[in-house]
Amino acid sequence: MKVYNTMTRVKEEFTPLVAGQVSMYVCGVTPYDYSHIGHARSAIVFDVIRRYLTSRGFRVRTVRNYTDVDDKIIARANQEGVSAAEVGERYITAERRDMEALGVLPPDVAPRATEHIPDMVALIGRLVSRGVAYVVDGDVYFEIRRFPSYGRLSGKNLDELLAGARVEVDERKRDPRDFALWKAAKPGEPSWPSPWGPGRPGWHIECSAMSRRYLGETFDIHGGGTDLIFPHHECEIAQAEADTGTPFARYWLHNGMVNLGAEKMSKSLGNTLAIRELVKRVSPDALRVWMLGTHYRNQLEWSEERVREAAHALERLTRLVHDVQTFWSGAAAAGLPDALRPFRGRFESAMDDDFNTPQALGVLFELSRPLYGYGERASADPDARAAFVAGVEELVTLMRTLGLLGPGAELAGPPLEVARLVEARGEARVNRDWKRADQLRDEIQGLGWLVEDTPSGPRLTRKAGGAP
RNA sequence: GGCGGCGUAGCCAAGUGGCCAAGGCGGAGGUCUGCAAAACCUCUAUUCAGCGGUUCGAAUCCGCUCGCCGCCUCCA
Repeated sequence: MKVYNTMTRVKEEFTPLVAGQVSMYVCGVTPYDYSHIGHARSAIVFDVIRRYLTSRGFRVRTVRNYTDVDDKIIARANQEGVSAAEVGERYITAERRDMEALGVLPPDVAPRATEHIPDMVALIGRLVSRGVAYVVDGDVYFEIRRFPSYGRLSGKNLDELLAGARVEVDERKRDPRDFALWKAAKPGEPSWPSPWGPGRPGWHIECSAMSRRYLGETFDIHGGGTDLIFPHHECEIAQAEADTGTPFARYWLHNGMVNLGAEKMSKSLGNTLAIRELVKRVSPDALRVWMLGTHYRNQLEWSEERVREAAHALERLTRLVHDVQTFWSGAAAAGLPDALRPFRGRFESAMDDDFNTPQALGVLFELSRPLYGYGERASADPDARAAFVAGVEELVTLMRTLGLLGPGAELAGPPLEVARLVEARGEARVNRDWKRADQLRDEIQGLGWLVEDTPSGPRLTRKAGGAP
C-alpha cells in the first residue's frame, strides 16, 4: 500500500510502526461556528482511509481533536455575552451531529484542548527547561532557530519566511517567527494556572500534547487539510520533536480544499455552506460519492448540481442492493462467479495507490454491469440468481468500505401507504386496466417513489434527486 | 516574490512511458415493455492547454509559454 507523504513529497510504501496496527491523528475543528463542507471533506476523507485500513486487517486507532480554546471562540462568546465554554460546547455538539449525519464514524478518542491543559503546561515546561522556549511577561514562545528543521514539512526556507513575514511585529519576541506556546491571560478571558502565571495555550500545542497522550511520541498518520501544513503542523512537529527528540508523525496526509466558485471555502471568507444545511438538501451517500469522485489531494469545487449527478450515479449501485432485498432476500448465495472475482482486487489496487477513490468507484460501476445481467436472468435461472445475490453481497462489502450504505443510507422499505398503492396497481395491471394502473403510478410518484415493472415484479425506489 | 498543485470529451474525473485514453453525468440509436422506467447492446476525446525537445514509442519525462487555484495570516 502506498500513501503520499507531504513530508517527503512522494508516495511511500505504508508500513505502520507496529505491525497490524495503525495510529492516526486528524486535526478536528475549532468550535466557534457550524462545520461546513470543507470540514465534511476532511472528515469523510479520513473516515474512508480509516475504513479501508480496517478492511485490510489493520487495527486502527483514531483521534480527532477539538481545539476549544481560541481567540475566535472568545470573541464569539464576548459578542454573545456567554462563556467561551458554552460556545465550545454548542458547536462541538453540533459537529458531532453533523458527523453522524454524514456517516462518519466517531473517532476512538475525541479529546478537547480544555481538558488537557495540564498536559500542555507540562510540555511547555519541558520546552522551556530544554532552552527551546522562553518566557516574556507571562507569555511563552517557541524559539524557531532552536529547531533547525522548522519549515521542512511545508518546504519553507526560514530566511524567506522572515523576509516575507506578515506576522505582527512584537518587540518582545526574540524572532518574529517565534510562535506562542502560552498566552498570558487578559481581562475577561478564560485562563488556567501555570508556572508563568494564568493564561491559555497557544494554537498548536494542543495537538502535540493530545496526540502524545493518546498515541504516543511517534505515531503513524497525521492528517488534516492542506491549509494546516503551515504553520500548524510545522509547529506541532517543532514542539513535539524538540521535546522528545524522536520523530513525531511518520506519514503526513493532507486533503485538498473545497472551493466555492474559484475560491477556497473558509469561515474567515464567509463563503461557507454549513453541513447542517447541506444534509437537508442532499443525501449523505450522494455527498460522499461526489467527494470520492475526486482524489482526496485535489481541490474540489462545490456544486450542488455535481452532487445531484453523483446521487443519480449512486442509484445504479443502490438499485442492485434494493433488488436483492426486494426479490431475493431469502435466496441462497453461491460462491462468487469467476467473472466477478477480479473486481475486489481491482478495487484494492486502486485504494492501495494512495486511496484512489475515483478509480475505486469506477471499479464499482464496472462491477454493476455484469450484476445487472445476472439480475435480469435471476427469476428464470437459479444459477444466475445465486450469482446475482453473491455478486451484490460483494458490491455491498466494497461500498461499505467507502462508508456508503451506512445506517444513514436509505435502505428502508416503502411506507405502508405506498405498498398498498403498488398492490392496487398490480391488480389493475392484471385486469389490464392501464388507465388506472398509470394513475396509481402517478400517485406513488407523488409520494416520492418510483415504480418499475421487472420480470420479477414491481421494483420500488426512491425518486432521484439526492434528497434524504 | 517564495513554496505547492492543476489544465484530459458538452460537464465532472481517473490514468503519469507502450493492449482500443477508466468511470460517472448528459446526449443519440436499438432490444425489451400495455405504456413507461430500469436494464442490456451500440455510439459519443486519432486525442490529453500551447509550443519545442528526449525516446523506437509520451497525456505520461525535460524546457519554455499561457491560464487557474492553494499556502506563505485565523482556517479542514
